Amino acid sequence: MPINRESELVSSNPQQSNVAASIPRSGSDENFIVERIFKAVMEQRLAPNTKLSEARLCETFGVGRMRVRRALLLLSSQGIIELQSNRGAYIACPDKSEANDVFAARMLIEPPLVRQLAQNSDDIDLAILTEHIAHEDAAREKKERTEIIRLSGEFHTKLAQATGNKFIFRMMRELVTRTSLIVGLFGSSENASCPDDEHSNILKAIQSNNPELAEELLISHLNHIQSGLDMEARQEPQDDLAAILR
Amino acid sequence: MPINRESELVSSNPQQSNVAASIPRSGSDENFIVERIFKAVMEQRLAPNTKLSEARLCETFGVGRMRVRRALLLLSSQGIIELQSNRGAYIACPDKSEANDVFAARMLIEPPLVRQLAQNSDDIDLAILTEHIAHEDAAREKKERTEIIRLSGEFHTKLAQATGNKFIFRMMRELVTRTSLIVGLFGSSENASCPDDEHSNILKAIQSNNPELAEELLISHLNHIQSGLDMEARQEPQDDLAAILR
DNA sequence: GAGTTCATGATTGTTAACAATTTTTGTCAA
DNA sequence: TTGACAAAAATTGTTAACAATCATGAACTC
Repeated sequence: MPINRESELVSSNPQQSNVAASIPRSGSDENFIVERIFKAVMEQRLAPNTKLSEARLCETFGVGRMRVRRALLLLSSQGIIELQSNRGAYIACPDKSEANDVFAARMLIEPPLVRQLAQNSDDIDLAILTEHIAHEDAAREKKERTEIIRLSGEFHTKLAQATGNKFIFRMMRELVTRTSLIVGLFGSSENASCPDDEHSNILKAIQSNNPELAEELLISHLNHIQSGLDMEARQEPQDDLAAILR
Repeated sequence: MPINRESELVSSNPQQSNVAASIPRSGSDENFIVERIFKAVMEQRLAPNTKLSEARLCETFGVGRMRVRRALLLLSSQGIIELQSNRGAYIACPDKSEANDVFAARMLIEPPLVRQLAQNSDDIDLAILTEHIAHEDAAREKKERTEIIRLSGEFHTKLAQATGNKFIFRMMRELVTRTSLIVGLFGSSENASCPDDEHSNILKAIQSNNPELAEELLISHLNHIQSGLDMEARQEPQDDLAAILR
């Protein structure tokens, strides 16, 4: 039962964790914080209901309070955290009804999405997807749990990315992130969120210009994920103390 | 050629425009600003590329700079405005490629959406939609331009709302807002964004449990909107001075 | 007159101190 | 021990001053 410490937030990128300004970060900077927390959620290292205190984030990322607050606002607008007035920021904790909504939304969008990809598979860049499958296999080989979880979700966002449509990409990204939270909360067994070779089969169907098969495989794939959840016996979310383990 | 003054931002709600704290606003407060600017964009009163200076917004809404900056950050995360570093906030100015992406995304989502609505039309609340159609007719009757424009877009978000799925709702809301910007930029003639009775026909198809017809009507409706645009001869966006008319 | 340079003013970005609220801790009484 | 109450600490929300950057316009050169 892996318990997370907030310090893991900066673990994956060794440099710039201690000395903040060693490398002049590109981009508008609070995106750096957003991406880190986003990734931690995707890898289920930050459990729902975990409190993210401003002070802690400041020292974790070596950044002023303003940056942290901006990042928190952005994260809350994406539904990844919840801002409670005068109480702080907490990792979002979807309930049963929200979980159903997420899967309903994915059922609405993803089937037509892969269908479209399979129809135009000549025009789009499938190299990224084949490469991704390889990464997934490698991670499974090495039994890197967090990596497997993250890549499993990322496959779906990369499907959206393959359309080259940034709106579709952003929608899927949000839904996939939510799914990650949900799987962490309601996932009954320790199985990685996606069965072994379903991604690979979907990709093959796309490559071989078979829209019907691709769509069918994706639908059953989503159903597998959803049926792997135990909506009733919900894992009680860890609260601040248990999660941070101080 | 209606030119907008920023003061119109607060025109629709007479109270609380001058005296800021006369009524203790509910909600987390910067949402108030977000909604106002959002609405102004939907009604095409704020043209693309219009600059929103912090000082101006502060006095317009009678709010401190912090609130304004938070609101601007939220708006930029929704793609409604663009934050340029050290230069300020500007109403987003979609280009041709983005416009195509928006319509492609809508073509992906909305057909299955109305199909689903028509399939389950017994379970969902259609009263809101019929009521909305009545509003649209009334606005057309009175020739209230901004009202017509806003309601035209809102019909589509209310379709999404009818699913009761907040993710689908948020996605559609973003796409519809974008569409409003696009129609303002590329709309060639003065025609309101949606032809007269197409909304009504779509709703009838949904009510009569006819998924195929509903889907077909919606597709041709989207095509009508898109073909009413002149993608090449783009209206040059008004800059700050011309738009604000000070 | 066109173009460049530089100073000025206006605007945005950042920081730090202060205020308001919540959470914790300690104390006392039942 | 449990509960209620109050003081203290910690945390978040807000404001205002300061720093940095960009836009404007005047003076100057060619």
